[in-house]
Amino acid sequence: MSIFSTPCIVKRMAVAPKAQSASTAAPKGRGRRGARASGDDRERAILETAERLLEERPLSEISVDDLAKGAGISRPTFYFYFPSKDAVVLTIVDRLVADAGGSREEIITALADGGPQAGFRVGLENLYAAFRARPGVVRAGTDLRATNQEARELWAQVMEGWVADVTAVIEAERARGAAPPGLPARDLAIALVQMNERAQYATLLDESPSLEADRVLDVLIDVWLRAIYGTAEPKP
Amino acid sequence: MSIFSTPCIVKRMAVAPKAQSASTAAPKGRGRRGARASGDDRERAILETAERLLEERPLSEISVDDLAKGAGISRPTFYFYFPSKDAVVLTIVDRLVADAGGSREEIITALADGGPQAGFRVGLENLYAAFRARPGVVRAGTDLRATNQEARELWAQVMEGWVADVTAVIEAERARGAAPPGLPARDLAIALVQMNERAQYATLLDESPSLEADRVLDVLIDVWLRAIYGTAEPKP
DNA sequence: GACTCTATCAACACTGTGTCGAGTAAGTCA
DNA sequence: TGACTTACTCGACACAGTGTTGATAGAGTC
Repeated sequence: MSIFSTPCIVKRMAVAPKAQSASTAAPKGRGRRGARASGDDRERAILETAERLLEERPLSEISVDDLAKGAGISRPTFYFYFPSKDAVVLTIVDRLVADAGGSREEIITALADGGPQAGFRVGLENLYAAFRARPGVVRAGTDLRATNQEARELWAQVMEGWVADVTAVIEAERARGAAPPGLPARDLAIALVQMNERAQYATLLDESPSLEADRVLDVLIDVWLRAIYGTAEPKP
Repeated sequence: MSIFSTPCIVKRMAVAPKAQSASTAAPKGRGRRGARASGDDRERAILETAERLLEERPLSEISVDDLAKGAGISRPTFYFYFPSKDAVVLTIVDRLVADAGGSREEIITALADGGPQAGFRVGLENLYAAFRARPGVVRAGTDLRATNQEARELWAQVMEGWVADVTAVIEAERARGAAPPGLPARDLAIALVQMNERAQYATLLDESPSLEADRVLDVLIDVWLRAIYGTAEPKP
């Protein structure tokens, strides 16, 4: 388990198009493929429309009809591909989260080479970069948690993954004597990961108050290092 | 400006019943009062119904009809008292936030007597206690920010108030030599206040991951003290 | 040429919001 | 006392959005 790895996103039933569900699951390699070509296009068109619209306005102002129109189909046809608007957003968020979890070798290298400061910075930078590119999607995912149990579960799973990674790093640093004992490692990890979530979200959406985009990582890392090592300049 | 004071909540137009708006604003002391008695009852009944239902289920599962029925009136009559469901929730959240901001003498006393640890603890305890009593209202207020600009502004104002207070305390502690220099005080305050918001919300709603209710304050205060003073046991 | 499977949509049923206009009841004033 | 005002109430409507049904068309298969 390495730092900031993505906890292997679930293939959720709710987002699978009805077309694929169970029906003759096994055979037909190409015939199916050919028949599905148009269908795959539509599905992609819906997802692309949603991504585009989400950068223009909030999820609550986007209707199923908007998504259908954007994909060049009627509203009932939309329901052939997705069971609901929420399912579209969950699919998109799933992918974003998967993207954000990538590139861990880079982090491991940074941890080994540059010590904890560099390691944490690279980890947080990667995460932040992935989300910063699509603030609309981040916002939609967050908004969705207000009404959608599945969205809450997905995000809880992501958070648990990060917390587990950070807990492991804190324990390792304490074991090798680099960090002093203190709060239970998991408690500290939870508080720090939650701080990051909230602070980065606020910055991403330019809330008030929020940290400036070009300073947010410096501030967060400073708090992390002080909370974990007792100083902002721990030795490698 | 003292720590954790409530930044004087605005009287928002949107929540004022139509009945009061402008129309013959000045005269008639008692006649008006008598005539309004029943109306005040209704208004209170709506607010009480909303508070009750919000502890039972989320805002998205409560309709205007539910509120009207609960208050013993028809749906159109509801609109005589409030312009929308959101306005009801904003009124309730307003009051909760005002409650949470009270009792500052206690905090000032604690800051003076017990030093920063006690001061911060009393401040955070008061806040947390006010919110913990009505998690449904907290959740509704939070959920509302997804769709309602006014809810976002109200919360932004509350956060700004806390950040301003914490910034002032950090600067004071640095000025008297109790805290070392470091990050810009406001940046640090933003990060810490955001951490608290997120962590306390998660604990309140028993999210996963979240800190245990009986440990959340200990954990947060430890991080605060380390981030501000460089140690979890600053001298008074 | 019947059969199947994917894909499509008009029309419908339903839920929830917010408005309109017609009331009633109680108080005010000429 | 009786016309007038004000607070309050709600049936009926218009509208927006969701999700379903059932009929149908085309492409591929046997």
